[in-house]
Amino acid sequence: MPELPEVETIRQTLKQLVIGKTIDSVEVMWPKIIQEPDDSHQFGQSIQHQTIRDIRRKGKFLLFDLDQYVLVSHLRMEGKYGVHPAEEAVMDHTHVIFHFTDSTDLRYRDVRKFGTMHLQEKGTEATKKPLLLLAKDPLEADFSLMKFTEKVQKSERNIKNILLDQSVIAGLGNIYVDETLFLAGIHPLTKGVSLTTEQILKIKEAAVLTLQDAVKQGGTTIRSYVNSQGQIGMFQQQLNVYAQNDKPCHHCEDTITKIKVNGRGTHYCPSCQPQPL
DNA sequence: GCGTCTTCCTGTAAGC
DNA sequence: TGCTTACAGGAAGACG
Repeated sequence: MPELPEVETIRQTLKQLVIGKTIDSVEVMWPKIIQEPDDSHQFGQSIQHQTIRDIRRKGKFLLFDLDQYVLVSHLRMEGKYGVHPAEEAVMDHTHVIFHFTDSTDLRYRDVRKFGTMHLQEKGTEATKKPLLLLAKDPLEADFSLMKFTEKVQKSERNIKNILLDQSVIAGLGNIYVDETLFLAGIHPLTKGVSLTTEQILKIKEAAVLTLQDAVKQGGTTIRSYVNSQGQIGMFQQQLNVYAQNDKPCHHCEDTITKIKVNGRGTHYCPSCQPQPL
């Protein structure tokens, strides 16, 4: 599932393929993907004749900078973009097709139909949902450790849940939260309020290391993630705990354990990440 | 205000 | 073999 490193990989590869291309028309096969404007017909009309100037990333969101608009796209679990010749057969689960004036298409596929798109006027995107409450991601230069520490320490929630909250820290999903907590040596059920400033610094540093490494490897491939050129990510070969349940820990040989935390599969090493008191 | 639960979806794997 | 069921999960909205 695309988290920050996967979205960043997609951004980099997609940029080479679509910058400077002008949208001739749009086909929306599953209107629920389009969250804004309400009417997908209006979405198509607004985006027509717009040229893609840049592609940015905020947390796990892809931002397509157009002339007058910004297309804010979230891939959720299985969303993917691909660039294809217009005459090529359309694959199953393709829900939105952007037809370019040069007879190529940008196609959005999403088996589970969880992905979202918001088309917003340029310059307003940071003041509206879904980006409004989004925190900085730990790779951003202006990520504030102080703000992050404050939010964690005032929360009664467990740290697994807190790190999945995009208004506290952006970019982490289920895979990288488990990996981050392993590196930091923190049990996923530890309450935010009980963590020391030093432990929170450790978590932030572990998140940076995990994410940087995963970006270098082109992301993690669990089941279905491929970047926009169809290559698979390599980071899954370096996973310490995620999907490693019942295997020995690389560090101590203890058995990686899987539990459910707030409905999410959660993996940890009982020795490296001791249970909170 | 805060925390938890439910909902949206469908392919895959397990169980019978 | 074929059917049913559980499971995977990001984020918004409902609810206590």
